[in-house]
Amino acid sequence: MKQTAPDISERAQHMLRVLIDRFIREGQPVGSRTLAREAGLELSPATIRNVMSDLEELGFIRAPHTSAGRVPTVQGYRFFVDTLLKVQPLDVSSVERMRLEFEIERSPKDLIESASELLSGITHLAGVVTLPKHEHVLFQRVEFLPLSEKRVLAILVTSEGEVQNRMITTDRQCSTSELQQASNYLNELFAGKDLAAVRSTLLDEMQEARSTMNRIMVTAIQMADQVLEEEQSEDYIMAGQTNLMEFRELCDIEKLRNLFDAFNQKREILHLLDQCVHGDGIQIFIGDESGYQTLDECSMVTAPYQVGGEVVGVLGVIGPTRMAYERVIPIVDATARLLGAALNQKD
Amino acid sequence: MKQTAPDISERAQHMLRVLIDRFIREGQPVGSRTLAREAGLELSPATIRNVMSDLEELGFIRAPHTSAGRVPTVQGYRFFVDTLLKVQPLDVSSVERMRLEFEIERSPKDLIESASELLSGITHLAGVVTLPKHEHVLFQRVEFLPLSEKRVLAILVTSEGEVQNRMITTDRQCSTSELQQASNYLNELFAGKDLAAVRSTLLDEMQEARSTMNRIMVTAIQMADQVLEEEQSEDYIMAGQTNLMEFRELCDIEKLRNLFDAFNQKREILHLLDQCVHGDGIQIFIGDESGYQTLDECSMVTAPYQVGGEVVGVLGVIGPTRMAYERVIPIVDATARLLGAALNQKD
DNA sequence: GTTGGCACTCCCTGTTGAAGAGTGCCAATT
DNA sequence: AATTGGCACTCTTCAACAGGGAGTGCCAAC
Repeated sequence: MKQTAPDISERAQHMLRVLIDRFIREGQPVGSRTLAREAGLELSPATIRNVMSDLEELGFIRAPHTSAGRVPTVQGYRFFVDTLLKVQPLDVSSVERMRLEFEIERSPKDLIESASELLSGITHLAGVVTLPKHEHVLFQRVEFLPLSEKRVLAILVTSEGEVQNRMITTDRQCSTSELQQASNYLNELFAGKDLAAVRSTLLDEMQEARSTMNRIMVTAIQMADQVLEEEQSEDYIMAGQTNLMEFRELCDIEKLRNLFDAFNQKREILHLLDQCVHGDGIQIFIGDESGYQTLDECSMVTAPYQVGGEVVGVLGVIGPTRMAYERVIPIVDATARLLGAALNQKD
Repeated sequence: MKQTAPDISERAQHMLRVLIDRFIREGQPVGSRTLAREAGLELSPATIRNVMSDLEELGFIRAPHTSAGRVPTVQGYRFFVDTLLKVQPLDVSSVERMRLEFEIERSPKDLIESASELLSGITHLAGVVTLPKHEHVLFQRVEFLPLSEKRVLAILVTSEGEVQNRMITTDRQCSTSELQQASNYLNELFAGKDLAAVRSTLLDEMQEARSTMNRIMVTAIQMADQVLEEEQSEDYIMAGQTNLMEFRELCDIEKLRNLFDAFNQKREILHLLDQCVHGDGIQIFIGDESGYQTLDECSMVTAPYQVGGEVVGVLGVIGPTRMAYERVIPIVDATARLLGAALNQKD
């Protein structure tokens, strides 16, 4: 990921840094005059212009039109975050303030919502947190309740203290005691295993069951299979989408609508977040790096969060490419840790 | 609601009707010339102008500026929907198409989401559906699972086959069998009652319990109380918010943001929807009639929906005041019926 | 009561012109 | 060889302005 740049002088790097800093703050193209003042070096605008010309040649900045200043390109931002950026850790008091948010005893889902709101609140961007992956969620208990003829309500309790429920249909009417037996059977068999394992075991069990087991067990397995079937689908919680309306570069109704639609659709975003689970640590997509057109003018900063030493989800923020990476990155990082810690306590 | 208007001629009413129709379709102020053509009557623009002048005096229309056409005022719309509008029932094929959406066997929550999406999809506005009120939800069963020391997961199953869960804390550690006893006790006591009744009984029970009952029962009641405590809060499901971006009159980023924030906050909207439960049948708020500034340029068309003969919730659409009431009203009405019917089957 | 005519108002659009910001290049300077 | 000042040039932005268009209100005539 790190890219070496033998052909870019120390000075040019510094200028790029200052330019991007300034652009992130002001949102306006920055010209040679401004940069001369801002850079701290004792150089005339003319000199700066030469350097800027070089940076443009390298593809790090570009001019929106002949007589505007320069703005960073995607590659410019990329170089900036990869090699120019020094992320200073968050000051302790901020972290402490954030930790308090998570201190309150709440269900995992609430915690995840808080994390999302926290992210959007502090960064003034949109916050996003994926729900924990099911492979890492442990089966704790299942319960079947008869609703009506042939319809049963299945309640699945997982290690996170999270409850999922689904209505399932059986091919025949089941009595309460039958259901009781079924759930006992499953609870004994699977307690403490993770859902992925449960599901694969279930398939084997199903073969065997037909020949050697009684009707109840077959039913139980069928039901459990139905419950787990849809559990594969992932999801995320988003907060502060409206923050994005504040940015000039996204103020175009057309773009905004596409963006919001993408948020609701969830598919693309989910796919992107998925990629972030595999990479370790902070992951950043800038502009069109995401590959999705709707996110062309957005960046995404993510960090995976862990429970029990394993990565179970991702969280981060989405905002305009012109976002304060330096400030955002440590916040995302810290939030991931705090959320992980908070979730850990629940087990 | 119906307001008599002895001082407004048949002809003027017809013109108002045509004007509003046209404005709803085109979104542009309509002038005397256009109206003369559109109205079907053989009248010159000058005559029309006189009539329009009268309508303006009555407060039904107004001119954005001297030389624009006229646009309807809130009162204009109000008169329009109250007395001018003839809602023709939806054609059978549309209703049939909608009914199919609800045919699929699903959980109540899914049905409600579908209803919301259906509303927004067909009307191209934002759809909203409140979750069923708890007073009308029957207690079916409660289950307590130990999570860790002093922390218990309570699972509440209601008549709708809906499951709610909450983490609660106890003042001492409870054993599994104690929890079992507690839930048995509550299940026996409350099965089939509605949540409101359960809650009020609970308070009485609590008094008595302290003196005559054992620790387990006290704990059970305390826990049940905690479960029900937050259950009062209402909620709604919204869909198609982004549809609202299409309307010129809402295209202002500032307004849009306020609107979307209000949707997320939910409080104001919820309060408004609440008012619609009490009124019977279709309820319409136009512009500032809602009393909330963020909705000043919006209208809301709602209908209550029933389960088991009782109103349990409200659904409807939110859009600009310039919405196609004539088309929207029957859609909202039909959706309410269909959702009610679909939910009824689940009991 | 209805109509045509007419003056008037206001928005919208396109033009123009000047100011401002910034560039690129070149020749002079260090 | 790097740096600088100077200068011509480009492009945006803003305000002022003018003309066309749409629509009104009023009045006098039908």
